[in-house]
Amino acid sequence: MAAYYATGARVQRKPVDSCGCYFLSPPMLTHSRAALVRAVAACAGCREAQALHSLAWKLGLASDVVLATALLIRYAKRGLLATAQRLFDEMPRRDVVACNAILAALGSAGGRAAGARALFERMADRTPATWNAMVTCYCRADDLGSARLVFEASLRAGSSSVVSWNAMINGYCKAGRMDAARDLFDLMGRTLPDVVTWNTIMAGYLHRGEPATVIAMFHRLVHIHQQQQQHEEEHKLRPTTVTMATVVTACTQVGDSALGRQIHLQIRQQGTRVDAVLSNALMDMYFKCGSADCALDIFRTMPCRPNLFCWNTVIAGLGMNGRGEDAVTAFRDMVEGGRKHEVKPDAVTFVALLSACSHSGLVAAGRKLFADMLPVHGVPPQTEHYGCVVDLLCRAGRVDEAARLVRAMPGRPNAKLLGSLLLLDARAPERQEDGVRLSEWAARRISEMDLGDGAAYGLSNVYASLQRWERVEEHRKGVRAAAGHGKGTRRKQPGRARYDLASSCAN
DNA sequence: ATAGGGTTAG
Repeated sequence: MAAYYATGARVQRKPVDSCGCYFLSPPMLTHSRAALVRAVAACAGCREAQALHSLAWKLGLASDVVLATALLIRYAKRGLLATAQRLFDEMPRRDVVACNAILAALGSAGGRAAGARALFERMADRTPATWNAMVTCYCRADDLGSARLVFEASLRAGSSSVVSWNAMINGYCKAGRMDAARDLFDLMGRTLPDVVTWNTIMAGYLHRGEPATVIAMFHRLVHIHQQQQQHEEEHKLRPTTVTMATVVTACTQVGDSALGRQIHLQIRQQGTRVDAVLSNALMDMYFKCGSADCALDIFRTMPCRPNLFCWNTVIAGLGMNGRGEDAVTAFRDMVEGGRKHEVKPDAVTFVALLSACSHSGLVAAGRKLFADMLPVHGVPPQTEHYGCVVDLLCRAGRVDEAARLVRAMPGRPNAKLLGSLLLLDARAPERQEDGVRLSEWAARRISEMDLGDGAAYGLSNVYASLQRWERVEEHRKGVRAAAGHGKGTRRKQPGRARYDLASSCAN
């Protein structure tokens, strides 16, 4: 295990007592402790952390606060909150940093706010990190009222920093309360916000579906930074990798590929560090504006190894550019990937891959990949995967096979899947006999469903295409009823069905 | 050794 070698401790020497503990001279022990802390902070998986943990025991360093805190953070980051908590409970003495670390762990575990608050109250000396961890804890627990109270108390206690403001603003952004986030941002004035504040609020607008606001703020940020350079002030508003990833994504969403390319140029000119996330945002931008080769250039010259997101973007991007064979090849590269470099696919990978097969008519390949999902790749097929395969089979005219698949699938097919089955089936004129029967079957399943969501709009269009007017009326009534009881959240607008049967059957 | 920001499908 590589992490062992990183410690520099010669632990291969003979154990000196019956417990299997090793004896090291004091200078050697100091050296080993520092090396262990570094190794723990750098290690990737929890297997490594466990190995280093037992090594710490054997070296008699188990009660070392700094080492235990480093391990606690590793476990928490791997989602092993119980292990982290046990480590904390078993510490012979705890300092502020250890307490702050467990507070942060409780927060990232999804708002264990009550436990965090109890510890927070018991803490005699609190640092800004203590207050901020508590604010974040409440934000993650969706208790913004309590978060705000703690935030304001930290201001009064004189134990706040720009990080406190950023944590609170981020809480509002994640809750979609951009008005409250913007109020706080404006309260900060001209000098307090740093680049993270800007990144946070820009990401908030992006998340709320306001990419144009993100782009406007980016221009303002660049302008302020240029002014700072002219006046030789401190450059704390220099756009970062994160800024660039956010604004590139905004360009993709508004479809402004000219600005996207210009920002790509700025990134290269200014020497912005390019990591996996920024590469991914750029690739996605190029794929979506039809420049698949530019996207692949970025992929090939990435300064780091592609992660799951990057592979998914490449597979989806090749698919949407009509390059299904290349998408399948990319998938092979992903899962084979050379020793230790493979990336495990997830559910998103297979939606991208199967739709790529569907768009390029790769029936045999798609069917095989679908069949391999669980047994070979360990990804259980979900309704959307069945939808992709139904699409694939229907387009290739294999309607019977599609019908068998839907009938055999676990769980209930959703309206979207049934709709595409119904539509694509009825579309194949040479299969009129089977087609009518299958359409009837799908229509019956649909009529049994609760159509309280946007699916009803699409389906009423499908029915209209099929000229089954009585069913159109039935479903439009259903849509009106659903609209009346809606909670006023995002609702899909009625639009055209994806496949217009009426026009394709006109002659 | 601790607190704040970014990416993928349909």
